[in-house]
Formats: sequence, structure tokens, C-alpha cells
Amino acid sequence: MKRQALETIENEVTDFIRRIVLSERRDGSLDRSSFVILRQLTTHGPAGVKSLAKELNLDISTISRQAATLVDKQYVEKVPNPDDGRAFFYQITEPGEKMLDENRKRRFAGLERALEEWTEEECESFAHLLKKYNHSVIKEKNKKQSDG
Amino acid sequence: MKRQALETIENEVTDFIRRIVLSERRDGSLDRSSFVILRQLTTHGPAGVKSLAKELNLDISTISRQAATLVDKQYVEKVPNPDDGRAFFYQITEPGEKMLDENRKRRFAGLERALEEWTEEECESFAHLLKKYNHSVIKEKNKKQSDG
DNA sequence: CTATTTACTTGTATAATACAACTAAACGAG
DNA sequence: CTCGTTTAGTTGTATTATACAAGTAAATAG
Repeated sequence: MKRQALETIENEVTDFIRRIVLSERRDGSLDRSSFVILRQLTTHGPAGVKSLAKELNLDISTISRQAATLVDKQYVEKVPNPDDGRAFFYQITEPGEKMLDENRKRRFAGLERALEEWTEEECESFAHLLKKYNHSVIKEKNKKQSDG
Repeated sequence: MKRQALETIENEVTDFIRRIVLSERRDGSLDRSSFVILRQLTTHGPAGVKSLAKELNLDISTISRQAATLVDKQYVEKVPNPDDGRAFFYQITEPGEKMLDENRKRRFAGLERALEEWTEEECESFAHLLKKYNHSVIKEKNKKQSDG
């Protein structure tokens, strides 16, 4: 029955998050927000705080500070926008890319160890459903917003 | 290829978390930690801060404060342990159960809306894999700890 | 009966976050 | 061109979840 499945998802999701949020904390290196910003910058190209904030669903001020610490660590460069004296592009640097890559690898390795005994089909199915889930949630959120 | 699937999982998981952590924030009512404590108390019965901390993988002090706010809100009662003058049991109250239940319903409803168009098979499969994932991660964590 | 351990609380610190106030550049109306 | 308004970004302040360390009081071991 679908209801049963949804209940399980609901329960497991809570655990899922707590577990990951916690495990990330100890992970050393990049915290989640830095990771997410760097990832956004590589996958979607240079951007200013405003668009980053929008893309990542965070407050501008949050991004502003986090980006500042990334600049500090020299993982990103703050390039003035030639067409607008107020605006900047944050651009990932060589060391930033490297850091992101290492982090990805580390995260990936943890996952690989955990899912060692999963079959390929299970992995693929989970990947697919997780992705689908994310899309469903985005869609639902947009719908809700346009409803008012 | 399994590697591809794992990469997708890794990517999607990051989004997944950010999304949920954020959406929970606006949810009003119970925050995640309160929710988790209440849920733990209903599913595993009354417990003191120490065992709760262990079960939930949080610091004792964190639980202590969170439990205190739950006592404040009268969602749990702090019952002295008759066999040990230092110890207490936190016990969910009637209003606490009600609150938990409402929250579960609300979370559930959100999920249901988001997954409206999923087939039953997809839901079941996702529920199953999420659960399996959680277990895999716990197992991996324990292994890592016993390794040293 | 004292010393140690245990269950819990409280002090302090950090990190991620939001909202609100601020600064400076850009833009639009006259 | 100047002035008021909007926009991009920063900074002040507050909140929340968290951990670690120090403290308190009860229990237990010698």
C-alpha cells in the first residue's frame, strides 16, 4: 500500500538527514555550505551573491559571508563585474576546484564503502529515485508558491 | 555502471538534505530535534538524557537543553527515577503525542503531495532503498568505529 | 566515610542561518 | 544633469543547534 511506503519514507528521511548532517560535521575539510557553493560555481559558472542565494535557496547575507570565507581561503575569486560597479562574480579558483574534487572523492569513497554490498541495480534505482524525489519536491514547491 | 549511480546518489543527497533542512525550518511547529526526540520517546519508550543522547547520536548537553524546552512546552514530563536520585525518565505527554502526531501528518501530507504522481511501486522501492541505505550507513559507521 | 564515578545541567564557544539596517552604484523622471 | 528609487552587496544583531568543558549532586566502591 502506498500510504505505508510514504510513511516509511517519511520516517527514514528524518534519520537520513540527521545522520548525514552529523557525519558531515566530522568530515573535516569543506563544510556543506562551502561545498554546495563551490559545486554551484563549477556546474553553473561564475555568479554573484544574489543569483547564488537564489539558486541555493539561502539568504543573500548568508551567501555573502560564506563566499567571503571562501575568498579568504582562496577557493574562489571575487571578480568585479565590468558592466556594473556594484556587482561581482565569484569564480572558483584552481585550489578551489582541487578542494572540491578532493571532497567529492572523500564523500564518494564513504558512500562506496557503505554501499559496497548493494547490487548495481539497487544503486541505480536509488540514484534514480532520489533524483526523481528532488525534482518532485521542487515541482511541488513551485506549485505551492504559484498557488499563493 | 555502479560508479555513475553512486555519483548521482552523492550529488542528489546533498540537494536532498539542503532542501529538507530548509523546508523544515519554515514548517512552523516542531523543529527537527524536538520531533526526533518525541518520536524516539514514543517508539522506544521513556528514557533519560544519556540514553537519548546515545540513541540519537547527539551530545548529552544538547539533549538536556532540548528536553528542557520540551518540558517547558509540556510535550514531555520529567519523571524522577525512583531507583536513582540523579536520573530521570522523559516521558511523552498527551499534548506531546498530539503534537507529534500532527507534525507527522503535516510532514506526511507534504510528502504525499510531492509524490502524488509516483506509482506505488516507485514509492515502495524508494522507501525500501532509503531504509536500506540508512542501515548500510549505520553498519559502515560501526565497522569504522570498531576498526579504530 | 571518603574518593570516584555517574546522570545531568550550565557556561561558553562556534557555525549556519535570517532579518534589518546600511553603503554605494545604477537607473529613471523631470 | 540632478534627485529619488531600485539594486547588489555587506555588516549588525539575533536565533538555533550543536559540542566541549566545568560544575552539581547522587551513587557506589574501597
